[in-house]
Amino acid sequence: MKKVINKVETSWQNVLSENGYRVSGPRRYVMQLLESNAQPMTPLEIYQALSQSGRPLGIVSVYRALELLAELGLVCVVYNPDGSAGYVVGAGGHHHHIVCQNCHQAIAFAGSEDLSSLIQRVEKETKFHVSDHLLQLYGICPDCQKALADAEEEN
Amino acid sequence: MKKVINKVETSWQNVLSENGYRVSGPRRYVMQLLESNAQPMTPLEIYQALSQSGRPLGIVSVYRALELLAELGLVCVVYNPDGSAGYVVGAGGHHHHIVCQNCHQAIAFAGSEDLSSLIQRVEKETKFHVSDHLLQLYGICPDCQKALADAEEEN
DNA sequence: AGCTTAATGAAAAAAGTTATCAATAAGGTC
DNA sequence: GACCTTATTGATAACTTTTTTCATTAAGCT
Ligand SMILES: [Zn+2]
Ligand SMILES: [Zn+2]
Ligand SMILES: [Zn+2]
Ligand SMILES: [Zn+2]
Repeated sequence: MKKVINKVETSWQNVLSENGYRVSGPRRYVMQLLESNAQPMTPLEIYQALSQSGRPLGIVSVYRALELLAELGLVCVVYNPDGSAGYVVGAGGHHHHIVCQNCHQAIAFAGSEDLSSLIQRVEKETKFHVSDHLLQLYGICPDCQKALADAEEEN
Repeated sequence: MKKVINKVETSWQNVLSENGYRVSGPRRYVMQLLESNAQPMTPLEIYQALSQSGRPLGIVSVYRALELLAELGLVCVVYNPDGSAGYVVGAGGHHHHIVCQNCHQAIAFAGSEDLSSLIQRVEKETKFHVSDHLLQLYGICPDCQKALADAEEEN
């Protein structure tokens, strides 16, 4: 477990340098793309999007950039409702994501104290010591709620 | 979305037949193996374990069996702490899994009402309509707690 | 500008998953 | 129990995704 420097105020460029990594082209492309996209993207999707927008980089670099950025907490893995996984930019601190089942838009919500009573219950029931958790919510985003309601009206 | 017959009292064999599927060798092997294993297993691990214990079956059948069994709710996908995923037998009804970070043993806990207040908060914050969730807890199981404590003593 | 070395890209290898189709066997009928 | 129908299987191949290798490139420092 490597200690990661990642203060809330610092930019992702600083997080990279302060941890001894270079701010290279591929890392910049990937971060900028994810920052501009609310949908979780797979390595292949990222590679294709960047290639099309004139960023010449190998897909291997996408994998490597994502691995590092994830280790530094700059990007997060999000599981789509269908079980496939993608990457989004990571909010700082303890948080989770809510994903739209319709358009796959994912946004973060703060997670402080979110599960303390549940965890207490489960620890008592199972005798496990709980130290971490994976949580995601699935639903319909405001935009899709509107779009779906409009579509309904037309029938 | 196909309607699945899966009453709590009925055995997995009945779930298969009542939904029009046959109780075939591979499906039996996979279910029996997962029932005897608390650790989530990948398709490859399942294939290797069954082959070694003298069950001649193709890995393709493992994939197909898992796909069907998951659709019927007889097995569940569990994400290991390292992000890899495996299958375990599925408990009935609304539940989640807690996974040991040391031995990967996974056991289910009931999930009724587990997140209602959190979900209310997030719906208000994000304006999403929440309809589903993914939740897993990570920790140390009773066995590993004991083993780790014993190892500690020896120092 | 020049140096050092982390980081990249291309290609190949490895790993994981899906599609195809003839052969097999599960479950029902007589 | 033998027979029939057809869902299911296994072997192969195709395909997709991820990792490894290593010579080349470029980020950051002096
Ligand atoms: Zn949406
Ligand atoms: Zn949380
Ligand atoms: Zn354990
Ligand atoms: Zn739940």
